[in-house]
Amino acid sequence: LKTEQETTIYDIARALEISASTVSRALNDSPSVKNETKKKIQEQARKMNYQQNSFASNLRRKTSNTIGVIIPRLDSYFLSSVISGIEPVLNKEGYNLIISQSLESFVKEKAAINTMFNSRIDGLLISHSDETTGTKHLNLLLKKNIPVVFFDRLLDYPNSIGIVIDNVKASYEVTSHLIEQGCRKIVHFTGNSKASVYKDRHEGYTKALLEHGIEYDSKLVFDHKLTNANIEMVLDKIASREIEPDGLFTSNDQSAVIFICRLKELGFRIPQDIAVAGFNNNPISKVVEPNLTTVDYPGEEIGIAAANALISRIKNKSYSAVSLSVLSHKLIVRNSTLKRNAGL
Amino acid sequence: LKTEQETTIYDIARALEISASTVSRALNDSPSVKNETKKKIQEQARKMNYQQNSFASNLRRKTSNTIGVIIPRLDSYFLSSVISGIEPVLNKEGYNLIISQSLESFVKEKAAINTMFNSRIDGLLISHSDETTGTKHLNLLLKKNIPVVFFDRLLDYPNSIGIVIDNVKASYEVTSHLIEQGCRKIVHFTGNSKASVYKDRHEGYTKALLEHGIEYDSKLVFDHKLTNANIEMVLDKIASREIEPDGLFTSNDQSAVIFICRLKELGFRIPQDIAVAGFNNNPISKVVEPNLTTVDYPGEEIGIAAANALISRIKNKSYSAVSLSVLSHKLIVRNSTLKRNAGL
DNA sequence: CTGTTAGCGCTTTCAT
DNA sequence: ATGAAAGCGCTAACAG
Repeated sequence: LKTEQETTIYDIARALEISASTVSRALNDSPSVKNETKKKIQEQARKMNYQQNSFASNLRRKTSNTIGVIIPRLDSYFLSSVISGIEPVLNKEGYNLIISQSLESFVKEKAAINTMFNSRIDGLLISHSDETTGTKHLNLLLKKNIPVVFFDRLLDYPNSIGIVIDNVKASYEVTSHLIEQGCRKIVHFTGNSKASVYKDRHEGYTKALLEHGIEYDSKLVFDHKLTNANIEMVLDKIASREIEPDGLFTSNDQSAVIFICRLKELGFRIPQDIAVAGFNNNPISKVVEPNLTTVDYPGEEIGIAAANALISRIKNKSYSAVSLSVLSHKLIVRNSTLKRNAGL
Repeated sequence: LKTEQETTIYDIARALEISASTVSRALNDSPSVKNETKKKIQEQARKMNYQQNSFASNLRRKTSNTIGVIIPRLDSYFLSSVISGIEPVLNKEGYNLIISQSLESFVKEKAAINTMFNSRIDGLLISHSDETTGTKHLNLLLKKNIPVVFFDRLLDYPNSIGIVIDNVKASYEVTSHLIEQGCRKIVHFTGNSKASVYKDRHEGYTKALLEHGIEYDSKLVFDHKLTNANIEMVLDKIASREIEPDGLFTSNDQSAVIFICRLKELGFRIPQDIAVAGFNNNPISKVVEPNLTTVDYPGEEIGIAAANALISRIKNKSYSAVSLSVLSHKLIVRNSTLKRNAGL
């Protein structure tokens, strides 16, 4: 593949009749090199098109300057916003990013972690797969003190940092809002309750019902996966009157939009018959009719915070306490839940 | 950072009282090692928690097993679909991905290329920034024969591979469809015509007008950037009757959706007063009302094709001819353009 | 089929 | 402020 010879620091040293060590120092801007020679060396390097070989450097230094990122999927608005936030922060600090998607599979996630471990990542940013419940597959990182930052979905892991929003509160707010709009039978459509995000949202939902004196009905709670198949399953129950909800709170906007479209097809009026609220503030929520009430989950900020947290942990080597960063969310009320304005 | 000593092939060799070369060969599954010893070595490696040091390996092999990907932005449905297609293909072949976004800035793109060059990428997949016009910033890759695959946006580069759809044809089809629906004054809202994609779409638009005997009106063509500011600029001209289009063809669905929402606010009926067509088949197109006519641009397939093309170029080292892969698109007609069904 | 040896390009003591 | 020398962990001739 490589045709012409690469320029090495030895080539530069030879050309300038100095030692390679000095060249190395100069190129790393070491203070122990005379400014004059430093200039000369840097110029010569440019002249000879020198490019440092980071493998040699990393091998010697035992560090990679690389950060791994593992997410369930890339083609999601929320997650690509997060990456979009992570990338410039890490880049500015001189880190490379390697990204893998688990596609919600534990096996793929584990494989990605192994690969990244082999590439000697300096840190890991992860939102784990739906199937992941423990942290055994992260042990190899733990043993080598490679810092891990979790975002969106948290795991119980020693010295980890987590970047999230207050899902209990957000969910409580959405549910309360639905109740205030007159809803009494609210479907909660969400992901696996074993995962922190969904457990928290379930808790917020339950708490809101309780505080408003509404009985919890397990028939209205669907906490498996946010798949199309499950959406249809719920729609079937609604169509057959097995359940007769007047509100629906789902854990992402994509499913909310599908619910709205399908419910309209089934002859339900939104929000008059069934009010629908989502989560994430995906741009799609401003487009569906009626516009979707949702929670603004600031993906880019989550990414920025996660990247900064990781960097500071790498640099400070501070492994003090388990820490959690809670960014602020915002309930965004739109027409899909405003029963009172809709005229019944 | 690293606390305990890493296990090296020498440790394994010592434990088994054999040579390091044999260990290396066994771990790389070389055929020239007896199966029996191979088994023994692999087991010992597992027992000792051996993890290969890819820096040493890469340094020696003079290859990185890393592919660079540069895209304008990550938080775009189309581009994250592309990445989503690229990632598993490359991963399966044992490559790592490093991803950077240019955010449509030439300077950022150039910096990313330099960084990637320093990390000795084996190949580059790129959809260049809006500001990029030439390929001078790719010369360092060219000199080292590092293969480059372009997708979506192409540049004139020696021995490059390009993965695209037939934008001329797609645009021709959309425009023809609008004309067949009765449109005579069709706004073409698109990106910088210097870029291949947009040049081609402009060509298809022009061709369709010509073939249907409609005069080209430069007042209806906006070929700068697909920004919100430019959308508003066009809307102002429509609102003030400076232009009075009966159709609008824009180069992405996001802008189409904004156009639809804003035009409805201004009192225009879609499609009766103004038919609107977009591009990309973003899921949002099925949600906006009326549903958006668009072109299915298969992001994931583009990604898969690009990754495969790059791999084969890396492996075959075939630098024969400039090659272009044209994937098939599909015009998707929905209500936003069906004037005839809408009843005028 | 296995071992010996050299060296990839860089950084880093230790001298001077 | 600079140089000499060693070595990071691995692979690839080469020899046997």
